Amino acid sequence: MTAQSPTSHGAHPLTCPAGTVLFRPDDPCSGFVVLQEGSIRVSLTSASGREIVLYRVHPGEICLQTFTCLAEGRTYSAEGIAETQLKGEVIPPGEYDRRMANDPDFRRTVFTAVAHRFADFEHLVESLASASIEARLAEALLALAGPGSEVNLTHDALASEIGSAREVVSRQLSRFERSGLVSLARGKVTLLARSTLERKAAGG
Amino acid sequence: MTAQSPTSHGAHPLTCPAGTVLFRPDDPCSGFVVLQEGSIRVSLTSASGREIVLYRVHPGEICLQTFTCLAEGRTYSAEGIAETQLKGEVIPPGEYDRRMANDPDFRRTVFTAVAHRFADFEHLVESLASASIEARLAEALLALAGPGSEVNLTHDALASEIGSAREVVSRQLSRFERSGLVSLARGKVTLLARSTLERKAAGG
DNA sequence: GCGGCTTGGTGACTTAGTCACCGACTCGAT
DNA sequence: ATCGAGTCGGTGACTAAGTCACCAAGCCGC
Repeated sequence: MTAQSPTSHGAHPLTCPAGTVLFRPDDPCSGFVVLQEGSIRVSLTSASGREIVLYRVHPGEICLQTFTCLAEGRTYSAEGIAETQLKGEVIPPGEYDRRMANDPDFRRTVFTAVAHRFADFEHLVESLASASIEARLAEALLALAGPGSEVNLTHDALASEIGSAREVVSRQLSRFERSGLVSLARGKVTLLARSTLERKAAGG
Repeated sequence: MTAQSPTSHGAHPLTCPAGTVLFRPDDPCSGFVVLQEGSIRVSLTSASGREIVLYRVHPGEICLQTFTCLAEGRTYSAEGIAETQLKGEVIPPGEYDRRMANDPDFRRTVFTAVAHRFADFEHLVESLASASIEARLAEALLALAGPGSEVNLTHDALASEIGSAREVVSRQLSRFERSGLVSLARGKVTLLARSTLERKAAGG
């Protein structure tokens, strides 16, 4: 959080507003991002134009894309967008290597984050391969609402969250609304019956 | 490959026959597996009974499950089965930590392997979210045949490879056969037109 | 060569995804 | 205020994929 001079041995400070595109497929990787405030949405868009959100990066976590790029010297394969205003720092490749070698805490932090991401991916694959739209949408709504009860996303954005299509999400939301589980407004879903949604998210 | 005494500071040798279950969900992790010969199939089975193959571990690669377990001190979440006879060694957690700290080559090898796995996962998610069954099956057949032209798996096993159902695979294989792309026999698929399959795998 | 198991085929149905189109809301420019 | 462009959501009709139930053919041990 302290300002540092951007030498080849120190970390650059990073701040940017919501909506900033941090990286796109095939961008080179400028360094390892340590996030202190905000969240980054990492998503893939296939040739057919379908977008799917892979994961979000929160403070204390790492951007696995960054890790992958640095480990293999490759370019990004997904897109990263700032969902909120961001504060953090960028550790350049040389400094990153040095810390991985010499700083056990840093190393442990990175490994734990990688392991977490990996678990997220397994969950995503399992959902895509075998969960119903009803279950996936219920789960996404609960996750996106957090402790509150509102999700301020369009049906299109919700479709990206679960890797489906807008029409499919619209129809499922209508069913949820008819069952009294949510109420709908333009660009907003309000959760009315969390426990039932939780049951549906679990495949009940 | 040399025999070593299984002390807390050395690597245990590991050999086992094809079909051995190396780990199941919720097993604790006994150490980091370095594979020298053979291949390990890592798969997930959802509550509904659907199985999906996440990836295979070949010599020189690592088992990401193992990495995750060691990094977080957690248990396995997927299943690992020896597809062939295996030869390798198991590096116990303490030795693993020591090498990660002190051996830059070892560290680099592990990171590269993790990065590769991560790329595989991205590909898998993208396929599941947006590729047709025709494309996924064509791709799987080409990958499983390797340089040869035979895939010795049942339709059920092929369904696990692409995270679909046996009937769906049977019907798609019939279509491929009618188009002259493969020939079918019990437990075996023979590829007849690789280039057309490659086109279909790419979504053409 | 009988009986049980595995593998694969098929029809009928449900769920999900796609395509095309339209109407409703939003917001800035005039 | 109202016009118009852009965004957002709803819907019917169709195709693709997944599920369910059942049967037939191959395989193997006795």
